[in-house]
Amino acid sequence: MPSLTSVLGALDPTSDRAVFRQIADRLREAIDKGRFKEGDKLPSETELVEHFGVSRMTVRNALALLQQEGLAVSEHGKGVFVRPRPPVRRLASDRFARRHRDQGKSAFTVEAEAAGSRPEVDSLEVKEERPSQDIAARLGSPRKVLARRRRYLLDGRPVEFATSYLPLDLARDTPIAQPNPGPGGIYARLEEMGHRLDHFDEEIRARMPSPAEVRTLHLASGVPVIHLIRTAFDAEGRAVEVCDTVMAADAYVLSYQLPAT
Amino acid sequence: MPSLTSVLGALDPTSDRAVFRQIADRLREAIDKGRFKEGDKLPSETELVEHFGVSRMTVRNALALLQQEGLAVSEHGKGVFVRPRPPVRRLASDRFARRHRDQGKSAFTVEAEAAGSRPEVDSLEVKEERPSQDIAARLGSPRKVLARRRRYLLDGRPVEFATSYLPLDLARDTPIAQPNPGPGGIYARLEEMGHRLDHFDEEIRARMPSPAEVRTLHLASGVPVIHLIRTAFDAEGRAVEVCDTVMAADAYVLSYQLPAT
DNA sequence: GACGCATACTCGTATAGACGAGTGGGCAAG
DNA sequence: CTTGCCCACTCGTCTATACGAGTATGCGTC
Repeated sequence: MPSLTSVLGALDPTSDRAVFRQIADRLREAIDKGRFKEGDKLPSETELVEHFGVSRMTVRNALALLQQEGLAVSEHGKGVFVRPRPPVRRLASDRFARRHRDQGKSAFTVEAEAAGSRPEVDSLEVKEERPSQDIAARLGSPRKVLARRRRYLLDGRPVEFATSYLPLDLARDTPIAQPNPGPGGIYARLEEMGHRLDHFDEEIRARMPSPAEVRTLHLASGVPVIHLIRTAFDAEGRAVEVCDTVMAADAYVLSYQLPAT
Repeated sequence: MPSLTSVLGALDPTSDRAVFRQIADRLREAIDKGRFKEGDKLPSETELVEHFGVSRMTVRNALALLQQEGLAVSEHGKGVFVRPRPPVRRLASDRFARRHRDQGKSAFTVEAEAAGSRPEVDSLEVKEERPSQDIAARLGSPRKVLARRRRYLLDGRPVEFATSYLPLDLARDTPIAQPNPGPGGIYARLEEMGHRLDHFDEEIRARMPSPAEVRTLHLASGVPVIHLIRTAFDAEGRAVEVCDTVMAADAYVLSYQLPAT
């Protein structure tokens, strides 16, 4: 095992860069150069204190920086580790095409199994609710909506939390109000009910998660979320569903194809 | 001015929740309830120390939490402030449609002025380079590429940093290799040169910024970036351009329209 | 009025020490 | 061999203190 000095070097006492930033720089360089690989344990706080000759709080500041950048994660009682890059799920823009809608399983399940992962759906909840102002505006101001909430997991890891909202007059007493709406999901049911889908609008934002989102998605610090709001329109131009999705950003790549016309 | 106690309450000494988390919770609640509005100054560290009866490091831990969540920003010598939500730029999926390409100005400029903002383009750099492995793969493995780098600002604030890569055999000694490629931008020039554009692929990721990105985009802590990689394909199916864009996530909403077919 | 300076306030950085709590290995008792 | 405990090591939380550096304000001088 190479000495810490050869891996991390020493500080520059003449630099006006804060000591904890210099330490973070050294660790970042070492990670970038592959001296520490994904999942590797970084030197313990005590080792770094001794190596750089600084106090523990200074070392902790440096490690906190790396965690904010999403480069490292700490585990109580074990150490600080280079954050592993999880396998990402690619969402293609044709994922809601009609031809994908005839299977018996949900789009998430089919796609995940094809990618060799073990999919799960979790904490399913179907409720009638008063819509928030934003959701109401997107759906044409219905007084009440049907909300379908669920969490998706890949290989046991939660990756996405989604809520679908439908105007209650449209969804009440239909298979859509059942926990399992049947093959092809609610989009297939909507089309059977005469709402031929025309197009989807998707709005994408990225931000840091709220504490609640950190809990439900088990997010490490330094991992943002992608917030996607999809509105489905039928052939008459009516908004028939809004789906509000929060995804762990380190688990997703979104992919869209745009015509150049 | 209401007393701190009425705004923040007190700690629960029986709770096993860490004190600095409780303080962060109180501040977060107060912000959510509108007791502190966007841009408002939070109580100073000293005031919080006195109010909660804890040490300064504990207060700083609490404030650091809020900053990681993107809720607050600190300004040296001034205080800690509720982070203002900047105006966002909406990127529509038809922003590269041919009909938007006949103006004398760039798409960014036209759109920003329409939204009432003052657009700037910055640190323009045009160079011939050896492509990275990823860029090369996307462009069909050219030996060299033309790279066009630039930074975009709105009302003086940097919001986006983009690099376009084109195969050198396609772009050398054309207006595309000029700092200003002319009206309609490089897409108009590509079409004039016989590369009729057919479609674009866009890949979207979100992550925390690297230190370099923090500098060029002047990012506050707790602000992720959206990383967009767009590939332009001509009618023959050849990839003629890859544009790698890093955006301040708090300044953007991406919007796509998908057919339901 | 314009300028410069002192000052008081802000957050930033760093030290030293203490105790708590999760993890894992070794060792002794059964 | 298995069980259970202890211990060493890890990070988490918290206190107390000190000095540095950026900002704003007021005041006195020019």
